[in-house]
Amino acid sequence: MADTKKPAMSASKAEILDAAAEVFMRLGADTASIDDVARQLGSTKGRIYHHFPSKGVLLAEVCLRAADFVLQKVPPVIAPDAAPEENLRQMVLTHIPEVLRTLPYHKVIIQSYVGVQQKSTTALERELFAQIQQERKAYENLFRNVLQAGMQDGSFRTQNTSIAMQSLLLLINAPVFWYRPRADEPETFVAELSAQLADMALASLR
Amino acid sequence: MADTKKPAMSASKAEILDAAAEVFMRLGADTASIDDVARQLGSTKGRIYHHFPSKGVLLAEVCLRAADFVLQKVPPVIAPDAAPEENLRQMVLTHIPEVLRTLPYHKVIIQSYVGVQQKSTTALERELFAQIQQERKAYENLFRNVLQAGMQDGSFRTQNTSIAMQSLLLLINAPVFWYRPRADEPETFVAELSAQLADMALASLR
DNA sequence: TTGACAGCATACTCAGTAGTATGTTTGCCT
DNA sequence: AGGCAAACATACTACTGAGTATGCTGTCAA
Repeated sequence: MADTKKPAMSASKAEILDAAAEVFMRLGADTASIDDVARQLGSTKGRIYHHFPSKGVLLAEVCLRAADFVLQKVPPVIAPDAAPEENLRQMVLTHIPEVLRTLPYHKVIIQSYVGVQQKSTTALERELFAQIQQERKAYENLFRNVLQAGMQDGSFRTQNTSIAMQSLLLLINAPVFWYRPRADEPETFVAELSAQLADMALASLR
Repeated sequence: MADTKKPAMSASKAEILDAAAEVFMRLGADTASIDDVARQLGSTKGRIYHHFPSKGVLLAEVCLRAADFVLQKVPPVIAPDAAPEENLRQMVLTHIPEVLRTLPYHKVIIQSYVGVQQKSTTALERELFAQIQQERKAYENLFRNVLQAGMQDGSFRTQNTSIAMQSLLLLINAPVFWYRPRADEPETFVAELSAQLADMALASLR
């Protein structure tokens, strides 16, 4: 495996990624123009093209950051000695709030999950999208492993693992499709939502 | 409620919709051009613009057809006197094969579920997208009703109905994201897949 | 037979957009 | 002080792609 360093992103670059995620979410990554992102920043194209060589790379880095968010939060809550059910519950309870905290990023990466093949003309873009796919598979395997462990020790019923994993992942990402933060929303809403989805997820496997 | 007639589409128009669904699925509705759709048909733009006033209307009619597919198959299997659990099972077992049979259409309509606001400049486009949203809500209500019935008679656990319904709908649409028909796939695969997802869906609610 | 219309193809226009080339400013190091 | 590079802004180019205007061909009714 190659180096898995974090290049320590500059503040300006992070600000651009935030704006891009916001705009790509609202207009769609294809429809939105670089000028749209610049307008969201209150600046011009020059700033963006100074930090990113192309629109495709900008999009790829938004998606990559989306994957990184959950990959930094979820693995630490997995306890090797804990029961699969408890592990899965903690994973879901960690995943959902983190996803909703960084919602625009995940709304963007989900656009690519629909199966639209990236055009990816340049080599750098292809490399980045390959890296995204790799991180996605790594994240999937976290869930696949806990699923298999649960089926082995009898806490989960035996069924096709791939189908169960895909369904589970989509279930815990469901709020990305419909959730919209509201001002009058109770402080505890996200936690309660996560708990309900964790219950549903676990129940669906028993 | 307005008239719910079926305008009896011409064969050529249906062929264009099939091609558009296929191309929009592959390239994304935004990225794909009208010329791409024409090339898929082995013809030129002229044919498409003879039947559809704009790209937006073409996209809307693809989405509308996607909604119609399931709306024609699922409601008939709902038996007013049957138990909610049995009704829901039949709905899922009908929904999934129909969706996979008309997969390109549903891959296109899912692109719009991500929340990308349509530009919809013309009045006709706005009307069509309003109609799509209306049919979507009608379809959601089929599931909302059976959920509430099940919670009332105790076959389903009591929980937030909207969250449960959204999660359920996404769960049964999960195969749209990952399923790809394969030549070496067993004849019974779709049926088995549907059965597994129906089990998961029902279990998640108990 | 003819005209009139449906059903396309061909050949354009024109607006928007990715990308580039070239200024301009602002720290920062020596 | 002064120079130098990072971090932008400005002003272009070239091209793609939606939409249009118009031409062509078969079919069918009167």
